[in-house]
Amino acid sequence: MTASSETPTRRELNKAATRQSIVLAAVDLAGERGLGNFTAEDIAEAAGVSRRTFFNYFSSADEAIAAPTFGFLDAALDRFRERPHGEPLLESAINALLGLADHELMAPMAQSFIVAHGHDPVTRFQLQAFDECSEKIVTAIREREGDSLDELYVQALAGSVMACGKASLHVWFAERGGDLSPSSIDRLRELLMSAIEHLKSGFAAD
Amino acid sequence: MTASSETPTRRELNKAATRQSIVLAAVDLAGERGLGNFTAEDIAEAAGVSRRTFFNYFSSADEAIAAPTFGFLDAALDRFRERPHGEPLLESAINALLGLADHELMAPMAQSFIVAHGHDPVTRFQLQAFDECSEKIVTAIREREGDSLDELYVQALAGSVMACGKASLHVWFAERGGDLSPSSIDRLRELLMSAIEHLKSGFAAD
DNA sequence: CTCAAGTTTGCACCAAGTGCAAAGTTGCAC
DNA sequence: GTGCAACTTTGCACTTGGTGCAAACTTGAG
Repeated sequence: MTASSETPTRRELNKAATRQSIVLAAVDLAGERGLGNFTAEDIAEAAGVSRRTFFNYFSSADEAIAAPTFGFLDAALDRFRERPHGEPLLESAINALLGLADHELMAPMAQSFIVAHGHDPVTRFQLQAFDECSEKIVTAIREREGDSLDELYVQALAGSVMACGKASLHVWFAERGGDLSPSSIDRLRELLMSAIEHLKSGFAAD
Repeated sequence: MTASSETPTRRELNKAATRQSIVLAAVDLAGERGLGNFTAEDIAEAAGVSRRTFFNYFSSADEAIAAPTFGFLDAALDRFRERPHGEPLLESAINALLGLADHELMAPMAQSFIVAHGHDPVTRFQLQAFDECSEKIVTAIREREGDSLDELYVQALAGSVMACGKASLHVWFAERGGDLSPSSIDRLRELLMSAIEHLKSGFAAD
């Protein structure tokens, strides 16, 4: 019997802690030395595990550095799932996104984003994170609305919502450079709402 | 003086031919043996170049296999740029996409897509291709409309259009498995138009 | 023909990534 | 607790990936 969410067993706690320390070590190293100026072995050493164990958790340094983006988007999905089922889809989307614009949740992702900026291999993993999230949203919508909706409609909707989230993050990073102060996070909220409004209005001429 | 588009020089022709033969060899090998069951050296050999030359063109086998997706999306961008500047943006988008739904243009991309299906490393490159195209569309929109438009609006729009294109391709591949017959391509056109219609209507309840 | 600039190749090297088996932990039943 | 089964970490060996470098080769221009 594996009780993962109920009572995390010692094994699970250890694994999570190891994973966490690897990611931390990876992002820190990237911040200190710059991406590409350290090896997987360096990360393993900094995290206090063997090289081999590092590769048990991640298939590359780049994947470890991008891990916070996956975590962030998993949280996004959870928020979406928690929205009441009667709510219109785009309302659920915007409410989920607004709940995410929160210091604690964003900090690791923001650091990983800053560190990765302009470095293709890590960026590719981040794009994968967005894409996987989009697929999971499709599944979540199906669970919620049944099979009544057209597949194309659902996929295009999920993809567009993710694109709006991504655009908001981009603009926000460009404006604020990942500043996590309350006023900066308010600005991100504003951007998110505005992007979804554009989407809702079918991008009617600005 | 480098005359690239005017009178391709011998050097340029050679480079393009080499590149082409590498991509072909890579996609063929992936089709025959399955992704991951061959090495960069195998590709080089099949393409008739040295291993070192292979790495002069691509930084990995996965990148070579994803190359047709980049080519396809570059063509997409060109179509978009050619649209008359007075046309509403979403009209330009749909017209550019419809022009792309063409056998000759799609064939290499379709093959690369089929071969890559479900293999993360190649998929990541393909996602990068979509993302880069989205960025280039942002630039193209700016060239066309000047700086009057809001940055968030432009990025969200470009990203959403790409998401609709991606969703259409996904649904089409799921339905038709990459069949390139005229009727199948007509179906893709239909999906593309329908996806952009959803976008235009702000995803009003189906 | 000749020279400068660009391209391919071989070689050497280090880092990435993986299979395997031995050693170390944890969970569970008694 | 004791012991056993299941899981995790580690070290080791080995192939492939990916890059710097210099020598050989090809192309463009005068």
